[in-house]
Amino acid sequence: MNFQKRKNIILNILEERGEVTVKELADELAISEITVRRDLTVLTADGLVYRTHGGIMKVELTKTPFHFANKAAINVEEKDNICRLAAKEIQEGDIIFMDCGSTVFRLCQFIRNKKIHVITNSLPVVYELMNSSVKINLVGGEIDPERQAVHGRIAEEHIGRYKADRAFIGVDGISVKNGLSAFSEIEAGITLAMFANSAISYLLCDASKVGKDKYFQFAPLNALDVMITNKKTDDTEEIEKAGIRVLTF
Amino acid sequence: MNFQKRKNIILNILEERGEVTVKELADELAISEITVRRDLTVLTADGLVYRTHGGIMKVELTKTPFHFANKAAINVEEKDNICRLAAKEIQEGDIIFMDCGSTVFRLCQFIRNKKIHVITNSLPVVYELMNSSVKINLVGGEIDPERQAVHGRIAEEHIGRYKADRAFIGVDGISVKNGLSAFSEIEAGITLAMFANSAISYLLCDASKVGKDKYFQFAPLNALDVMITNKKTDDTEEIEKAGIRVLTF
DNA sequence: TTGTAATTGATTATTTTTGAACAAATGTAC
DNA sequence: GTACATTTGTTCAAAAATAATCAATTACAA
Repeated sequence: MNFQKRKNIILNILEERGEVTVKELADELAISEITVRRDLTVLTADGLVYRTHGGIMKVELTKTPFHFANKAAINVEEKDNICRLAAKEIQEGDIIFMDCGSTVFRLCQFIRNKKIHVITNSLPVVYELMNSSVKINLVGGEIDPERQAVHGRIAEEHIGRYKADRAFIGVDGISVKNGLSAFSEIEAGITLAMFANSAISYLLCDASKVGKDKYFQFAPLNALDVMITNKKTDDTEEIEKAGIRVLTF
Repeated sequence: MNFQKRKNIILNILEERGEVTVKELADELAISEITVRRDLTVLTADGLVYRTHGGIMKVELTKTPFHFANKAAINVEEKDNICRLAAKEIQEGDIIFMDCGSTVFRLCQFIRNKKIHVITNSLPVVYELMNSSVKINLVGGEIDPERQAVHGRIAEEHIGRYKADRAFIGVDGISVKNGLSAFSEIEAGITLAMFANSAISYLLCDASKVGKDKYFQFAPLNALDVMITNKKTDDTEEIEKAGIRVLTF
């Protein structure tokens, strides 16, 4: 019984039951638990299963339905501090891109009274800036109800028609080695389009995301000009050394 | 029972009841309260639940920020009747344009459960249909805060990229002699673009606007295919004689 | 055969998870 | 406001799962 064969069996069992323990697999495959664990390490690295303590689950079962996610509510203070710094970078008359991240959203309150143009794919941003001195350009295309934002090819083309002074975006992970990464590739296209069409690219992210890599890596580190984060760490210093301007408070 | 599985169960229970106490969860999951609290700490940090003293609540996220303060409230019943008729015209699978008029807005409630595509420049329409079975395509461009809608050349170009089965629009005046008219020319471009790119053009308007001409005349009567209105008058009959299909109730 | 590398299993730390006990903080009733 | 009950955070210990190390087995090629 080689690894390939075990892999098939494990995946079949998982497909059937949704979740299995290491012990069960060891029994059914008549191999030791340590071998099962080694197999599961590989399968997890390949993204085929979700590893839990004591076993595995189907990846679908671990996805949280989106109506629960309300990231805007967490770490509000840190996010606000990051955005205060970001707002200082903005000049009167600027044209800026804002993406649909929860951190970027909190930038709204600090730019309400500026005479600038905001181009965004985020509906909450639109609503927040609606009755302010900011002129809003909304990116058109398919609505993603989960993210309350516009995504897709048409949206990216729309962005491509404008040249902005600054782009403010968020990511799920950033590292010197693998650059920018996200949980999903849906947002990556928007981010890339905004970066490509702005003079200066800003990343707004809290320190917990620095040095981390997530599922989908979509841009090298040097796509970025400035990173604004909440505190200096070894990881942020590394990024600074790589030539990115890093702002903290 | 691992954390991942508990998380799913907790979220499901919360979804069902809106709020749950720590004790209830401990009982139902057959684990200690301290473990429940630890789980809730994680879920709260992820923004998935709202932590209260003694339990959790659902995070409220889709409050409708857009609404028609003035116009939508008047003649609600008449408008609803017009829209009920309009909704009957729509087939499953249709692609339809909806403009930013207050009458057209009330069509939303009658199409929530249809499997159709809606292309619109109206933000209230977007929010109204956000969590429904309707797929939404939002027209991109400059936001007009007064109308809570997107207008301008870019918006018209966006509309031009799609071909729809039906277009539902409103006007401020319609007459056989001068065709369609509006108080302002801003909306006229959108209307014309939607008409040009749909197989059948519907006008939703109450009888008070029929036979009237307003400031800006932007299209001949024959740009229209169907007019849906609340009652037959001499003016509506005239329009019917001019070759427009007129629906009333 | 024989040597080498890869795989597997056993033993042993190490980490993670869980629950209990107790102190601190919070909410409620009066 | 105070007193009381409840909830929460903290610390510690036990149990389970995992990682690390090393030995045994197997596969394979010269």
